[in-house]
Amino acid sequence: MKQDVYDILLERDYVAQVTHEEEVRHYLSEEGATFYVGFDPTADSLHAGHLVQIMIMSHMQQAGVRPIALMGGGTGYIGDPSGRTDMRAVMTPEVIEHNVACFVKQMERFLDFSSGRVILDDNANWLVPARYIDFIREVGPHFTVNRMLAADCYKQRLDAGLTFLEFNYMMLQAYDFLMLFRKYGCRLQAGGDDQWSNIIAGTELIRKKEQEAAYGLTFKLLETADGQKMGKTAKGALWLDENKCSVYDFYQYWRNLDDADVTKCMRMLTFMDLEEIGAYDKLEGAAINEGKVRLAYEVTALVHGPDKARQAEEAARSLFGGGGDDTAMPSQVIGRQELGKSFIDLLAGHKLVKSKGEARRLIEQGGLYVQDEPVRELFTSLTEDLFTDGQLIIRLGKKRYVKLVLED
RNA sequence: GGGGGAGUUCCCGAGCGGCCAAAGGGGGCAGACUGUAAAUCUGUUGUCAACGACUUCGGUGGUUCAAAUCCACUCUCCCCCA
Repeated sequence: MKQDVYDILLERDYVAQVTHEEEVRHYLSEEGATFYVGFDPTADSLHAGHLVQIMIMSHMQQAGVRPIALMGGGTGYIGDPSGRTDMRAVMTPEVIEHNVACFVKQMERFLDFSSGRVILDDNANWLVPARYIDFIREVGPHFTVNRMLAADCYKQRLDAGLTFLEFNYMMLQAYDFLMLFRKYGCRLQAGGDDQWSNIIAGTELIRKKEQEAAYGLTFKLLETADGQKMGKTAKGALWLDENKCSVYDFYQYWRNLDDADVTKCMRMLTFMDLEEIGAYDKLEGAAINEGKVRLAYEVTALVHGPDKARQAEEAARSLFGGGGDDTAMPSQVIGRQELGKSFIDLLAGHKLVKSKGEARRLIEQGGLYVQDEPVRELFTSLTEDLFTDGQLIIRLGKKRYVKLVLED
């Protein structure tokens, strides 16, 4: 007898709010149970913030619950006002299509898409052909404006200004749920905790239109110990696409996590055994560092595969410890004609720093290292004898390594 | 349509004729301390051929020896009334 999925979700501390705890638990154990999670195809890659929902989908699928990944191709034209203070850029159909394809590729590592085991749909399928009058007449009577305004996601926007376009978002998302119920018998919607208002709007709509039960569940958003959205880096989101964020950098993000977040991430972002995670929970002080090594490997392996995760781990080990290889380290090809240039020009030229001024500052402050020695002379230049086997590892700051590869 | 207010460097936010590349905070970066953590401390944070030069304060055009600061026009946003 398999363990109840709902218990798994609880144990791993995913659940934030549920509409009907017992009913949901029961529903998930039923044959043919189906649930959906929405994705906004606003970028051509998923990012760390999506990992939670993907993990949940994966847990569910393993327990025999059928996940629907609903792409917000239609709502993408509007933009969810929840949790943002500005309107979102409108997307073209081509872009959305491309983005969806990218999402699916990344999700395939977590989910078995074969023979309809995951349903992929796009709300553009019903929202785009929908006619305004028909839609308003079907959905409109079930929503009161005063209730909608009371919803948290809108309340926050009342002083900043909320356009009518965005105001429709809740109804559209509720309508999505209704459509998925009709199309696939889907009775559960899961989403981030910021989706609560939109989700319950959907469950109520189904109840009113179909006199059928529908449930909602929100999961905790991944936040860092100090309340920031997790997966944010200086450059923006922590992308799952290795072209947008190298495997090494991805690995390093988890490797450098705050102590307080380690076991939480183990629970939510890996399939590690709970007992084992419990053991890490008991660690204190420097020992927690070991947990980060484990976590970084596990998460990277899930996203990029064990081989690349191993490489990133080895690279990190060799740089910070000694031994191992550096194949996963970000590298930069240097043309022969660049020999003799100053490091200032070189770093700025290859966009390793934003400007020559920044490069200059880096050196002035003793933050540029060549062969592990700080560069003391401001105008030191790159010479061929610094390379060994056509390679030279330089370091920017404490832990940013770049491998310079000399062109043949 | 009428009335009022605002647009400043990555963000928030001071400045309201020269002492302004522009206070303060946040964030970023570097250094110290550490455990590739957090906290803390220090420095730094427009660009460049760098003790100087050049370009920035929504846009354009003026006034002035001198403008982020004054004037005109203009664009955008917000608030109140209709």
